[in-house]
Amino acid sequence: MRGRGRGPWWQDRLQGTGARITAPRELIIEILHETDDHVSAADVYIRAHQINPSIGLTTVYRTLDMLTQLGIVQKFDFGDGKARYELVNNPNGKKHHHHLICLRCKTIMDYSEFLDEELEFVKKTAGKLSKKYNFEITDHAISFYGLCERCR
Amino acid sequence: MRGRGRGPWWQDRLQGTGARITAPRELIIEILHETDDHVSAADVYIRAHQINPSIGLTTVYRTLDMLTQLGIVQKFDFGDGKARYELVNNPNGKKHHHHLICLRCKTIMDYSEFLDEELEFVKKTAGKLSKKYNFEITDHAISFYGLCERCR
DNA sequence: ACTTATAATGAAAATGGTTTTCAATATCAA
DNA sequence: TTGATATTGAAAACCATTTTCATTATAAGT
Repeated sequence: MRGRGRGPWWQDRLQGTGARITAPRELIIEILHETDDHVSAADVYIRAHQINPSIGLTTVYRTLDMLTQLGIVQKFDFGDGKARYELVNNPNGKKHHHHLICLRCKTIMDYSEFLDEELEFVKKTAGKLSKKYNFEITDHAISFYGLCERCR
Repeated sequence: MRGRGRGPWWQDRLQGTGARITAPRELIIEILHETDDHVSAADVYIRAHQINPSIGLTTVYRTLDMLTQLGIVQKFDFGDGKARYELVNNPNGKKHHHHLICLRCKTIMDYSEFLDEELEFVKKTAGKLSKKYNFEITDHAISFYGLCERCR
């Protein structure tokens, strides 16, 4: 899943905005790339720090935020006090999915079934919203809240 | 929308769980009742404090949390660092809506159009998920991400 | 009504995720 | 290679939320 040029696929995206390719950024993207779960900034920091102890938490936050703004990473807020991040269209990761969130134990489950109906709905709605609000839609998130098997 | 007993509708709900009816709780619910927007804990505190300066922020948080657990209030997390609260089925409140979030300037726009198609999709999907994961679904959220008019 | 067990409250301190500051360092265009 | 400047890391600041704890208020039982 390597890029077609001399560098990985994401380098062009960064350089296109004037951003520089740095070791911390490479590492952080690599970590996200290897992870098939939504991780917190602290999760990323711990793994990054194991590999390269010179990397700071601050840089993790900054990089995650930057990647989110570029649409490379998607940021989630599940309401448990810390944000989670996930590579969009991660070739090594899970496929597109959404979340089922338990209001009591706060467990987050992924689901990726029933996406056929979703696609139709999302496409239609995104098109209308895009036109009405002159908004360029690049991604979406759908979450269902309630009580999981153990908590109900 | 008044209760059938001697007190407002929500008093039975509280007392049913052994909770007491107190002045702070009455005030906070009244404030939520008068508001047609999702408000932060600080918003509620400011208004409550104007009316009754003895009320503390702590109590606002505690009450909001309690009401959320009782299903009287719905809590939202938009990812801007502070939670928002809204009375469920508030006669004065906004109707059901979703969000359009700009990845660059982080503006959050509400939209409540195109909910007819949504209803169909959500109903179908929720039913399937509920069955498959034995999950009791009580709510959902749909967000679209991208670039707003000014940022694109 | 009066007592009384205990739920609820408020002030202040603690917590914890995230952001800012700032001097040092690294990247990349020239 | 050089230099302008983007990036970095550590520490401090920030800020929403939670906890602690002594005080006060509610409502159940009398």
